[in-house]
Amino acid sequence: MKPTMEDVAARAGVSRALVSLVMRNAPNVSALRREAVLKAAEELGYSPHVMARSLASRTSTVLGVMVNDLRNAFFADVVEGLDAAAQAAGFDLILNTGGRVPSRESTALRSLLSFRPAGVILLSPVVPASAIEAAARQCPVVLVSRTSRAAGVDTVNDDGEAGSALAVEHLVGLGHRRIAHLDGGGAAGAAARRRGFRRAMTAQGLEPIVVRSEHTDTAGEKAVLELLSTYDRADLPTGLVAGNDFNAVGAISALEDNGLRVPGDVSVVGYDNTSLASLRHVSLTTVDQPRTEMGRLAFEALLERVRGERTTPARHLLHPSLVVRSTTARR
Amino acid sequence: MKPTMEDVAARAGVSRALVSLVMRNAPNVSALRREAVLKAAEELGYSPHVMARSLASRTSTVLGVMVNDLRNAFFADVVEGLDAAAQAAGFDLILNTGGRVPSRESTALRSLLSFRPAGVILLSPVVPASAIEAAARQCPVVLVSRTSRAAGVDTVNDDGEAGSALAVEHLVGLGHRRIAHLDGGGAAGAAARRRGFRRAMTAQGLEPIVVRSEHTDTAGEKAVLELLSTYDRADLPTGLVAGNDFNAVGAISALEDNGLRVPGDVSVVGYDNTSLASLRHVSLTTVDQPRTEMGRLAFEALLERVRGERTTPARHLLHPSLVVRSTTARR
DNA sequence: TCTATTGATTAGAGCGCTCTAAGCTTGTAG
DNA sequence: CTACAAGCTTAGAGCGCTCTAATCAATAGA
Repeated sequence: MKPTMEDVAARAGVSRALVSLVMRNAPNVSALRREAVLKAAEELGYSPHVMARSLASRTSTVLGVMVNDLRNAFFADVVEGLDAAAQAAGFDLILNTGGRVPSRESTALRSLLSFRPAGVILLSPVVPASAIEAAARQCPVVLVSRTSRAAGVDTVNDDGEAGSALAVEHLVGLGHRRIAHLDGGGAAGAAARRRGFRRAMTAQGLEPIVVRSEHTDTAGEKAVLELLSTYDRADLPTGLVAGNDFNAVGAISALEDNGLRVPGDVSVVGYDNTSLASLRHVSLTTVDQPRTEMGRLAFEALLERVRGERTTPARHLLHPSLVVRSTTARR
Repeated sequence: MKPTMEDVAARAGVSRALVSLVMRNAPNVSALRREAVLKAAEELGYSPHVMARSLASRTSTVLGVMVNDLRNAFFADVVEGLDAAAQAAGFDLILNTGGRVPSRESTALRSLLSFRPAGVILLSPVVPASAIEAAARQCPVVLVSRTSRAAGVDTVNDDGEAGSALAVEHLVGLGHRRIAHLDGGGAAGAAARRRGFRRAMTAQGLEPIVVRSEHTDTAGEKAVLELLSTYDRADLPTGLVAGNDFNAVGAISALEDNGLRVPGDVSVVGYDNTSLASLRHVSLTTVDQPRTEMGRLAFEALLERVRGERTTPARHLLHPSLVVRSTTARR
């Protein structure tokens, strides 16, 4: 059906090996032959068969990517960054999801490995560490938004502690003293954000208030209601550091429902800088993770391993930044 | 490095061919040998090499997917649907983006084709029709959110006309008579939505008002400002059918900034039912496209072609549905 | 003139698998 | 005891490519 290298060779009047050389644009091919081959390939609409190439060369240009949840804008952004970097370097992505179910993720991971990829990148996987280490025995593995102690595994994470600290410092700088954190429970990264909040508050000589919550808008509302029932209006925290943007939006809506103005009475900081936060209607002050950059870094880490430039584990901790919008104000 | 079929065969004391049969779980293999092979494979951690298999069998279990923009939740949802269906049928996705730039999309498409995939699915591609038809000569092609007349190409689209009509009918049913559409300009699907709006209004004996806009929140704000400067307060449309959810949110915030209550004074309907719309803070009445279903259907269409069950083009037009929330009210 | 030397080209084995056709066992019937 | 089918198993070619080693042509040096 599709023309093969042999067809191109026949048409150009050269050997298959020469066509191979031209296709990989190797040196030591005369301009004359090169032109002839290129012309024949063009006329036949030939393009090399990646899989055959991979098999013969015993190398792979395929990168396995397992995504925790594509619907989550965070991962979509990371994949975009990954794709851009991979394409630029001539790699292709094969992509999977495991629906956040360990058993399905294991299957997905196995499926990726059956391509004998150059490497595998896992975005916030929920498979057990042992499965990750097993994968790392087959090819380089990079984890995004998940930590690992394994030597064969690189990691790329956002410094959640620093992010929370950024939020706290911003609020303190605006004169706030009573600040509460609506934490993300067991969600990925929530522990670091909580820890960062506690440390930053203590460092400022303030009492950290932590309300257990989740990374959803309804949980944000509930958390605010809880605060309202716990504190007198006069003692209510004037600053809120939400676990993520969704949580923040829920919190804001509960505050407004209860007659409190944002940022007039209470300032709110989100986390993640999702597209939601930038809507003028919302205009949320939030902590931004360099998501696309995280994807790029994950690819770079893999590439270094593939090229054998590094064998020690890389532990990237990216520094988040604060995006100040309209939900925070001076006390 | 990784064990091959030969290794398994040696360990199980059988031939490579028998291992192959077991791996494809073919019939006519004695239980005795099957067990032995499975045991050996297990012990060695063997799993078949997909690429080698593909090469030898001259069939592919790879599906090429080119995404217009992964950051767009719409496509992310479609990909999720696609992935679920593909995984269930034993196919793998290789995924690409072309950054909405025709030349880069062409490169991306070529890259997908170099895998000799079983088929290719393009999500709202911007490449010229000729490129799509050329691809269709190599393998089945399914287009999502883009139409085509080519016989070798299947399409899966949301019925934008019907969606707009749904919105209009909802508003009319609530007693609205002056209704405006904030259209999406040249965006994918915008033309159908505009057309549907016009037809539905005319069918109701009403005058369609169309304001040129875009699929962003800032454009939604601008469109509302334009309406406000065009009409007296008394004549202002009481119903707005936005081009999409972002546009609707922008419109709402401009309305509120100008002292108009939603839905008290003006009712607003969005389009797409993004995660944004379901936030309690926003709670937008909107038109829902069955996105995951679109992904599944795209896969089904491909599968039918691959299996040779169908050679005529499939033209799926999915019926959207209205999700009524809090931004629309009786007049 | 003959041999090195260099650069361009090609033959051919092999990557890990599938698949066809052939081979080997049995069991049963003639 | 031979014949034959049916059920299992295997040899071996080949998928489209890469890569090493060998070949060949042309030029340079002695």
